[in-house]
Amino acid sequence: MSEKKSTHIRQEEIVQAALKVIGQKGVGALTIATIAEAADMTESNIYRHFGGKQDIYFALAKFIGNAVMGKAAAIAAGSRKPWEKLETIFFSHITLVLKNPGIPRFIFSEDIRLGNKKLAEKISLRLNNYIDTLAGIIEAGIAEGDFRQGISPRESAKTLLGIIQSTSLSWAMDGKSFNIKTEAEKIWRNYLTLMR
Amino acid sequence: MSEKKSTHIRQEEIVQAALKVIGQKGVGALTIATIAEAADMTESNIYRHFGGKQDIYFALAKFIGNAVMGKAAAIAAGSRKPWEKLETIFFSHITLVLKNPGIPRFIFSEDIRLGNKKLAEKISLRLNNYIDTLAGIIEAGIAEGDFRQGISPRESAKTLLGIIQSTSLSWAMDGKSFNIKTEAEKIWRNYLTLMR
DNA sequence: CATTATTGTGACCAATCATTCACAATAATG
DNA sequence: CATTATTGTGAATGATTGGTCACAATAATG
Repeated sequence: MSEKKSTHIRQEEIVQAALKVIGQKGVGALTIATIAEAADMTESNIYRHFGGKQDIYFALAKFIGNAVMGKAAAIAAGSRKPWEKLETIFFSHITLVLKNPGIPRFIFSEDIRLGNKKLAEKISLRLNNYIDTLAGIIEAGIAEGDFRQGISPRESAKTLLGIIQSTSLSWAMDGKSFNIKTEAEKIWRNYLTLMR
Repeated sequence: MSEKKSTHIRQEEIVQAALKVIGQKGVGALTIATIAEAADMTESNIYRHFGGKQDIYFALAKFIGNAVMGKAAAIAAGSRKPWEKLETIFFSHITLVLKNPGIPRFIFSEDIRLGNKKLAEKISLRLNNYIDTLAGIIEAGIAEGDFRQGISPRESAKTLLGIIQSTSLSWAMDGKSFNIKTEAEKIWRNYLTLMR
């Protein structure tokens, strides 16, 4: 029998194991069995710490949301120039995805987005938060002269998020075949050119 | 017993039924049973016309690829101004997605992209084709003065594709809750502003 | 019109999945 | 140390899924 740990600990382990499974084999491979294997525990023990698969989804969404938004909000609250903030957020997001390929896969997974309305709403809300944050920075950037006049902060923010998402998702879906960092650098440089 | 039709016809019906199922309930709901129901035939009859589910995936990819790329290539070959070509491609893509919400869901589905290497490569190739086409138009646009100097055609094309993809995918994943056309118009206008 | 090829169908099967449960081991409590 | 609460586990279960098969109905062919 395995060591006994508190549910608190076990829940974290399970969430991390789940994210690992998604990163390695995709959401489609996220079964109780594969999670159990990755977390080195029995399937039935997972039910000791989570009500069911849906609860694990919620915990995953919470973890990812905190990881992504927490960082972005911290950078946004800093005192650097707007364009530097944007750049830092951009690359920290890419780095996070690089370390956790499961993130984009999870966020854009149908199982999650279409299978559970409450969860879909939560993710949707988080994404809007993210856009708001980016738009705020861009607005400040226009005022300070980092970016040019006449552009829409909100649409420019959506464009940036679109770049981040399509880059991460393509990378995660293509089996991580290309170097996401170099790819990100090229597209960021061009975005910055477009913006000013 | 149902009317007898040639496999040729049946295959088309099955592909359309499958795309319909995905548009209504997602790739996760794409089972032989739901396809059979949507196509109004028995499950076993589907195996009469397709070797298996994977073959249906391939047929779907072919159909979608033709629908998306065919239109884009035709527009690109036309004689309008580059920025008009880009705009027409953009909105025709959005319109296509509006009519077939299954398209973005299918393209970014894990079941497809991670479950079948050959299929993933085919889709990847198509997407690169699409980027090439857009990049070609943008390059011409820079030469003709539609767009400004100093921007990268390829990265700008990726940015546009990113916009298209994230808009369509968000819309399809959010249960089609917002008006994709108005959303697309706003973001297109801003993209054009950024580009010139 | 008789024969053959093609298409349609219900019954069936093995695999996979999420979940439950009775029971065992360990930790916490008084 | 005795009792109780918590955590771990193997076996079992019902539902769903992709796929097969023998057989039936229809169309094509000579």
